[in-house]
Amino acid sequence: MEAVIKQERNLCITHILPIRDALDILSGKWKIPIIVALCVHKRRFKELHRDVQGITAKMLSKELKELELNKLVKRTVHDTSPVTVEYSITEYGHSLTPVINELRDWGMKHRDKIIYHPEEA
Amino acid sequence: MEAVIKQERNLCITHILPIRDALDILSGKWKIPIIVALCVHKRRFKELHRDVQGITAKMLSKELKELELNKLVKRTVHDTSPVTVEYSITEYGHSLTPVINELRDWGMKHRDKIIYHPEEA
DNA sequence: TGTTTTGCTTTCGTACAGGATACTAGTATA
DNA sequence: TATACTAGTATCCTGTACGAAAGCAAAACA
Repeated sequence: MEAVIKQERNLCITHILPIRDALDILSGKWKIPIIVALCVHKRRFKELHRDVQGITAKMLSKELKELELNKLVKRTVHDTSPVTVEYSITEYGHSLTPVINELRDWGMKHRDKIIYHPEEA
Repeated sequence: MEAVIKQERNLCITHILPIRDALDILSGKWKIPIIVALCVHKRRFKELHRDVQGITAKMLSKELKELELNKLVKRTVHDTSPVTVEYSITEYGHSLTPVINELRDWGMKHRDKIIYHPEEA
């Protein structure tokens, strides 16, 4: 095998690895939407449940636990009554802002493309 | 409900919608890795199969079809013998570059963080 | 006393993402 | 004649993501 091709293959693999790491943490239908909601403002469970449209309480609970484990989200319990729990983005969570912004920009452009040029070959 | 809160909720929802659109197209374990591989260089099926490590021929075939439907990837058949098929990124596919770069940057930082501060509270 | 609210958990179920393995057709090469 | 390479398909299977619906404990309100 030629050296150039070998090099290209390695380049390809090293490019993919960190992306896999990121996807492992962010993949699924709900994690990024939850992070976005919390970036706008910290929120309580019920508020999140309302604002992340379509999610069930079970999924919300499960996803929040995983995000907390990965230090992207912080959970704070206030001993009011009934107990209120507040979820907020951590500093580390905020480091995702550029990723999310790019994703949103692309999503908006894509939506425009689909709406205005739906059937182009 | 206060106007400010209502406004925040709308902000939240409009922020999430385009992200959902993007995720619908890019979600799953393989689509982004395939795109990255093709961004490095156009490739034939077997080459992709080798370079996107771990993917099965069935998944590769299926994902390529979906990417082609969304105009992110172009399929070209050369009538050599045996037939060779070449996959390449479209211009539209290249518009994902900023998203992918941010995702990779974050993935690299995350990997560093895990390796060097694995158990920080 | 019963209802509401909060923040979940539990149970049950389905659908699809993804994987393992084998196989195909056409050509070329040994 | 047999084997290998191309680009996939076909079958069968498993795991888990995700969803619907109900329940729960503690306090406050009516």
